[in-house]
Amino acid sequence: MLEELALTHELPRVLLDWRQLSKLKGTYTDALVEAMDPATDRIHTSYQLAAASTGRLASSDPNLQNIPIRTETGRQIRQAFIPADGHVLISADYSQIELRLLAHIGDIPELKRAFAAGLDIHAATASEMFNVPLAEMDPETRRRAKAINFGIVYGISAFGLANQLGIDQGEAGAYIRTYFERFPGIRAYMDAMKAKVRETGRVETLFGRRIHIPAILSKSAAERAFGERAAINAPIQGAAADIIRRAMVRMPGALEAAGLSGVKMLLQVHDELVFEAPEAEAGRAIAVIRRVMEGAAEPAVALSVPLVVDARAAGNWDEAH
DNA sequence: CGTATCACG
DNA sequence: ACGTACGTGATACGT
Repeated sequence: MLEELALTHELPRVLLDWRQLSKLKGTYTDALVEAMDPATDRIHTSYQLAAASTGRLASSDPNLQNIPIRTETGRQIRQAFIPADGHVLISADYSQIELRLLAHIGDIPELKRAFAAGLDIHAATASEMFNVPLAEMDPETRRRAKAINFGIVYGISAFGLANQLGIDQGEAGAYIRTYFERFPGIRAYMDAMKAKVRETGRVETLFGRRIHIPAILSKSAAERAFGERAAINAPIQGAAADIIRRAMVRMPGALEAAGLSGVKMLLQVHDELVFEAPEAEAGRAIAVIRRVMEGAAEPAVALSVPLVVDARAAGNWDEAH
């Protein structure tokens, strides 16, 4: 609402800017300084291993899984996360892990081919949907495809997509129909998860971990629809959570075996691991980290798409990420 | 204590 | 007909 008014009046923008700064100061700048442990001069979070229904970790007191990154002002807070003297921070994150898992789980040939070829997945989706050659892809068309890809993973609705893209529900519905025409396997996957959750009250990940969805039993149609969308999302989000957990379990041993005893695993942010390493060990650490993360599904599951990890070392978290 | 808002993946 | 994008946690504020 204020965003809309800000286009034509001065005051709403001032208020929105104030809100953003006030939020960042209260939630991060002030609170994180308070959270510093005087004994270690560091901030120590708590991870809940069984809090999120999908199998993700949750971080609290303080939450270090929602440190700002999307705005320049916010990134200044991330820049304050620095390593010890003589060390670097290494951030290693899975590239598009949820869409890769969707391609595998749903057995979607078009998506699997795109990942095998190392394509920009949102551009490839846009090309397939809107009949635009990859070489001529424009940012706006790619942006729409990206929103659709997110929507698919969330258990898409015309309302949600319309809201996200600022278009009307009719147009959003047309996008969704086109998407299902081009990627028929996705609809089959969604229908299968809906049937599974209706019959059993739960779905499961590739690794066999179960996700119970009691909302599917509600007498409210809206709540049941909510349960269906959760059932579509949970095997994807949950498999990604399983994979990074497997990587984390193996990581200390792998680092030790490589003679990298000075490297510490510090944080997990859903598809990212953050490490602190002696400067001289950073290169070798990145190689080990990438190998463990990219191979973390094995041997339990042989994925039909490659997992790709981007990793970088730097003097603060913002530059490493 | 619940709600609105907003930070992240 | 319904009312919604999936998963979290922290803060401000009203009760």
